[in-house]
Amino acid sequence: MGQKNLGVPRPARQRRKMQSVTMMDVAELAKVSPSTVSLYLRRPDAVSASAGSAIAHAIDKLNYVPNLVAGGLAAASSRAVSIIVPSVRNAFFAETVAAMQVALRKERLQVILGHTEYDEREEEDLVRTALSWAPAAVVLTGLSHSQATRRMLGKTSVPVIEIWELGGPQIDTAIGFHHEQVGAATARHLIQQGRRRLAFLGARMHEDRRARLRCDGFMAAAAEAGVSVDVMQHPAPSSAEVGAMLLSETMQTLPDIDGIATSNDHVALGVLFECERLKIAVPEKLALVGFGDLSFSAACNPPLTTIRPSGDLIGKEAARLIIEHMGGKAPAPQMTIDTRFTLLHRRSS
Amino acid sequence: MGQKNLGVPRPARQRRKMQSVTMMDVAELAKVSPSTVSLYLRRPDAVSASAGSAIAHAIDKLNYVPNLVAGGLAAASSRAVSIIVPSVRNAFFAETVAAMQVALRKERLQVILGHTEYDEREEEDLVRTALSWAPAAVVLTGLSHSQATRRMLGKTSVPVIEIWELGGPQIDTAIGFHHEQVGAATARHLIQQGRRRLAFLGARMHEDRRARLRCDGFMAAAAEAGVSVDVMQHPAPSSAEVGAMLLSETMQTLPDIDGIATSNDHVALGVLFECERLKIAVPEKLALVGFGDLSFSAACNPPLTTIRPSGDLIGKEAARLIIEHMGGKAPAPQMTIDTRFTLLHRRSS
DNA sequence: TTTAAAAATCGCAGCGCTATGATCCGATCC
DNA sequence: GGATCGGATCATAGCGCTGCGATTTTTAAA
Repeated sequence: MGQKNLGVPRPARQRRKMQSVTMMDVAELAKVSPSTVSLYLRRPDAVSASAGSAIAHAIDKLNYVPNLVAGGLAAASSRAVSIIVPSVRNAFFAETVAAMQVALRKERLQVILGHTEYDEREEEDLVRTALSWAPAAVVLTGLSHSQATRRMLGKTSVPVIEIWELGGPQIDTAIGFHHEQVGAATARHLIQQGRRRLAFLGARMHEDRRARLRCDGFMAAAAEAGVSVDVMQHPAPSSAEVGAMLLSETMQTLPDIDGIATSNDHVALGVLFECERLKIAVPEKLALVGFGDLSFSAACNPPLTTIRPSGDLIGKEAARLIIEHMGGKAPAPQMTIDTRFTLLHRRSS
Repeated sequence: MGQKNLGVPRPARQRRKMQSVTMMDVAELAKVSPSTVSLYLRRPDAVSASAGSAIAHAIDKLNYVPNLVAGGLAAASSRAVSIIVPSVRNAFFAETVAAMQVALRKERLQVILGHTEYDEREEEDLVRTALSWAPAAVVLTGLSHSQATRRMLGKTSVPVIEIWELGGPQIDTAIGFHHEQVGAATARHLIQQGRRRLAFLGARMHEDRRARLRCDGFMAAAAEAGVSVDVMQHPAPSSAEVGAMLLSETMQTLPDIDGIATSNDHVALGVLFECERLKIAVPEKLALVGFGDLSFSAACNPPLTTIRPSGDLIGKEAARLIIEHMGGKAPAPQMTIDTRFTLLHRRSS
């Protein structure tokens, strides 16, 4: 290939500037070198008090905002954490994302958000893009990912945290709880309340792996107690409407059901509404247990027995781990944190 | 200041690498220059078919992932959009954020998320950090921001979009609707249904400016029709429990109320629950209108008359504008997009 | 065939910052 | 007084990519 223009001094070319005031300006005003400013920004203790205050003044005066993009490039790691969830429309994940963002903020870490919409291929793509940001960590939802996703994540040295699920092969660290245990606890509770004809009503179970796991645990525990379970499903996303439909269907085909668990509280709420319409007494005729302890669960008629999963704790723990890792702490490989769950026994059962 | 080590050739220093395979590796394998690879990645049409396929092969073979941080630095603008909302725990904003993320993904734009928790100082800090990423755009919630926030945003050339509110002084572009109009529409609807003793029940109104605006609009429209309005408030965040408490309080102090509007459907749901407990017939004795059309609103007993704000449309429109702006389209200054709202007349009124 | 115009490709010079290892300087010790 | 030491400060050399303008190649027109 040709290579000319050797030695020929070119005219200064116009470059696009990112920002008006840079670290160099600060250094100049504070009469120190840019290195010292950089050092001050990262480890203020390592700089003398006099230099420190001069720099602080200069920053204040110039209204300097450090360029994190440049910093990220130079440090080979950006102050960003990529969080990939099915959707923040889902209150569970919203809770975790919010808790995480608030915790990470204190360490000046940014949250980059991605939605898979329950699609593994989409997740794969999001992970690829996430990695191109050289994030401080990648947070994924659940333990089920495509081969390519695992491969990509395996090759990098970026810490990976999988949240909201425990009990399967994990890439690196996992924070969450066992959904089978949720199902089992629900079943045992209903049986303990004297129920013997159980049903599990679930929405979107083909896509929501964790709801399926809860259903599995529910059935296993019931089977262990010699109690049979019928499962009713609807492909639409969780909503009260789906819950109402599922209950109505259940009462037609299985009129002697006396205990119901749902894939979550949205569905349970719909069941409650439909019971009211059909004049089915809850809990006398039918005991009901949900999952999630959503904002309405304690307030409805009757208050809903449900399982609280502590989504904010998941977020906080994930943030804590990421921050510790950045602090250079040894990353315990294959670490697992069980955030547990609580069964809230209210009047619907 | 001293400056020594001139001319002394140093030993090659160890640098931290960000990634193993770079654009240069791809260029080498594809037998083109890095510039061409870069060009191919940004504008595939500008590269010949043969070079294009060679590059594509090389990328595939090496499993190359472009470094967006480096790209962002060089281009003086990162492929990131900073979205700052009060909280994604709030279903309204979650909807918008989710819709936006999905729309922006197609253009390979990343979403950086921040939560203000309804704190202007927090917002200011988030904006500062956001700008240090040199984002393609900044999206804020509402029109009310601190002086410093406005100043920072004013100085940059980053496009700013304010969402979920219309009708005040805006920084740049605003997408949303008039909350006063929502309140007014609600009042007019109730009056049209023959109600004359109205009340507005609101949660967290001191922090939620937009709820306050709806209340203002409600009162203004009622006053215009010669109907009086009582306002009941509770400082806690919206929930069904707050709604129940507010209704119970209302019935004690103002037993002849016949029409109620709430700050949102969470509160309305609680009102509905409490009416059931108090055996108040809805809508016969009491007409009820909410705001938000949340997942349960159509399914409850009776189905809730409410106002649907189209939060996803806000997100989609914001994404569209950002993408158009990146495409170099002239940014109409002070543009306003009214996404409107719909009153859904269901059985609760 | 020659020549102009268009298309494709390339080399260069950074973007703003950080990690590294060297240097400087004042305090302490012999 | 000189040597030693540790904290503070600094100059250097990039991190991986893109925009620019120039160069080369291809195509079309003369």
